[in-house]
Amino acid sequence: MTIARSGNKAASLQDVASRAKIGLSTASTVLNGARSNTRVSEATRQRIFEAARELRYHPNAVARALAGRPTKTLGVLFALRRPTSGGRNAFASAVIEGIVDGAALDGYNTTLFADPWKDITSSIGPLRDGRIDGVIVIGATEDSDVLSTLSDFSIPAVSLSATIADSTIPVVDVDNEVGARLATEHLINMGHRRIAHLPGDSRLSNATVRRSAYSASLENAGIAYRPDYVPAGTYEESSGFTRTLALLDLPEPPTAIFAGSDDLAIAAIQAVRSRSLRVPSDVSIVGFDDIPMSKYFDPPLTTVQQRLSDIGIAASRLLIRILSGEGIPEGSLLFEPTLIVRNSTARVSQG
Amino acid sequence: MTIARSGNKAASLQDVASRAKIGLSTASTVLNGARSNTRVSEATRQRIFEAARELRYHPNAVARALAGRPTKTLGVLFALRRPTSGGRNAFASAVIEGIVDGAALDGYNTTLFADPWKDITSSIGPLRDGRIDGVIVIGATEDSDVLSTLSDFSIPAVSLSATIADSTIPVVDVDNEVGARLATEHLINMGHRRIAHLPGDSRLSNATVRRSAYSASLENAGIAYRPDYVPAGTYEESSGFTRTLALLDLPEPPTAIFAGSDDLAIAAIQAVRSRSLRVPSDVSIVGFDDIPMSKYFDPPLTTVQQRLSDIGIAASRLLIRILSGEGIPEGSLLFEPTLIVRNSTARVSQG
DNA sequence: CTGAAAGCGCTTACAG
DNA sequence: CTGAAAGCGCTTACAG
Repeated sequence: MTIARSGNKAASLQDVASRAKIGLSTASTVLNGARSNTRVSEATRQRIFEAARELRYHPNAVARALAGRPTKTLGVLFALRRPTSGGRNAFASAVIEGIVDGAALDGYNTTLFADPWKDITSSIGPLRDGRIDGVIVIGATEDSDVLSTLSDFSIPAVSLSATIADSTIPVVDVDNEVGARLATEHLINMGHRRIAHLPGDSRLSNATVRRSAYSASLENAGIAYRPDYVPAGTYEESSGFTRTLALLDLPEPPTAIFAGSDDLAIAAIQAVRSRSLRVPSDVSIVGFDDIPMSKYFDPPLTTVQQRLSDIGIAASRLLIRILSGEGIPEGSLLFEPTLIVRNSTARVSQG
Repeated sequence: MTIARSGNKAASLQDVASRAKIGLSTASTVLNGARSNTRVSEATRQRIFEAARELRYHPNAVARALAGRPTKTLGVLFALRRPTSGGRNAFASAVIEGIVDGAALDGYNTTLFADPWKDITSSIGPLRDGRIDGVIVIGATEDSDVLSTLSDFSIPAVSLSATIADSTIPVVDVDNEVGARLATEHLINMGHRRIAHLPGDSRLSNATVRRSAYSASLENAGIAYRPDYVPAGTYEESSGFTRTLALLDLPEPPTAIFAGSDDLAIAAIQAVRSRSLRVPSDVSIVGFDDIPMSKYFDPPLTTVQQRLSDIGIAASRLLIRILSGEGIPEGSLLFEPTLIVRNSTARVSQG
């Protein structure tokens, strides 16, 4: 098999046209044509196909994009900061994996923007300089102008894991309310009454929704809401660790903790152990996410599972549907979470 | 702050030039100039900068690329298949995270190619259609033409975690030989003599190098190499599980296993337990990688740590260095691994 | 059924 | 010190 190429430049449409002794636009019509190519004679088409094959012709994506066609690449933008975790950020990994898979189904590639959203002046440029057809924003916060700016500039977008008031950008997320209720009710059903909650960053809708559902569940069960059982913090492990310590230092410490994420749950377990207490006998802990290691953790984590890669897939498929002009769907696409009961929770101990 | 824009199209250089009442090329020189812009009068430059600011000018990356400038985006290509694991593939996640971080240091974005390399005909196109400046190939196999094709077409590339004979493409990897020796010698030092090895896919240099280092270490210690202790397989978990079962069924089963990866080690532990045997008392197991969950696994895994995100960072930095014309370095960039002793290994039991 | 021409938004000789 | 022009490789009216 000989390698057909002249120098190291890829063959252009013009090269193909010349070789096929045909005009440029006809070659374009046949090879890359949006225009129906039925009105080109069969003989001509064959000549063109053959020339293209011989020259290993592949359309130049950049030229095509400049001429107004889609690039078939999706952007992924982190709203807050790109999680750099030494590998621990299973959330982002799973979601991105799903996004890439979903994009792949339609032949789209995915570009990861290195810089998180900052503000319109410094961040909008790369989103509209022709490289991407649309963008998936991960973790937009209520106080960020990222989604509104995207709307202002009519950049096709999908919000992943974040619902922003007044935004018309479609959302793909787990049903946080159901998930948090599942977690809290599980604890209640195990006989717990002193149930604390470790919420994530309050700028994130997933954190505030989980927090509200937690208190609603408590209320439903006739358990009084105690502000000291809901210390504010972030999704950072260190925040989970510190807050758990503080909870344990309370005059009346909780017997159970609903952690806003598995990372927080793991941090909480470590904090509990650092006080020579045990999980679940002294304190029960539920997480949220069901990251891969939850199952292998010691003890295996009881947690609310969200199918992160499916959410990622759904996000890119939705974005692609929008790009193909099928209109922007109303509302949110919420995935049902499942409670996975493992060994980090137990019935409240008597006494 | 009013949003300066007309319609929804980004301002072009021409728009800026008109507004600044200046020629297009002068605006280009000042704003995006490769040409020294010192020969433009200060007054003119200020006018141009101001117009650009007012119009929120951001150069169109696609046009720029078509005109021959770099796109400042790096491609990531999987040689074999893109790992889709439901989140378990900590290897790829960590490496990609590093690549993105390394790229970010110089303002490069990263595009993940959805399709793994197949063959020259179907895979070369997207790599030379103008979207990327260079590519990082993950896990090239000896029998693949991916690296040689990249060389043939002069596409700047770096091979991550794979050394291919006769390839001139620079390699970034952990020192697999040192790592495997560390693992094997650790087992030998614990008194084990019946030491098995679960190699990964033999088309991958990291698997074959680890395997050779394992047997070299055995030989060094005067332990005879037993082919039945080195069952061929892949890096898939299922392969680790099955092979471990077979190992345990041997008339003289091993007392220790050096698994070619942490995933394989985890599978091996599960296989051992499925036989009602215990780790490490009945059989000791060492992994390779030190993925995040290794530390939390029960028992915490003894393993060879490779700093995957550092390797990813190094790969993108090396590629960027090549792109900036600093020449292609000779040989490989090998990172020193570290043995992390945790609780999945123990001294061989008497008897 | 087929092709010449303009245009996408830049960069880069080249000419004043 | 500054600008007109050509060219990167496509697509898309438009004209034959």
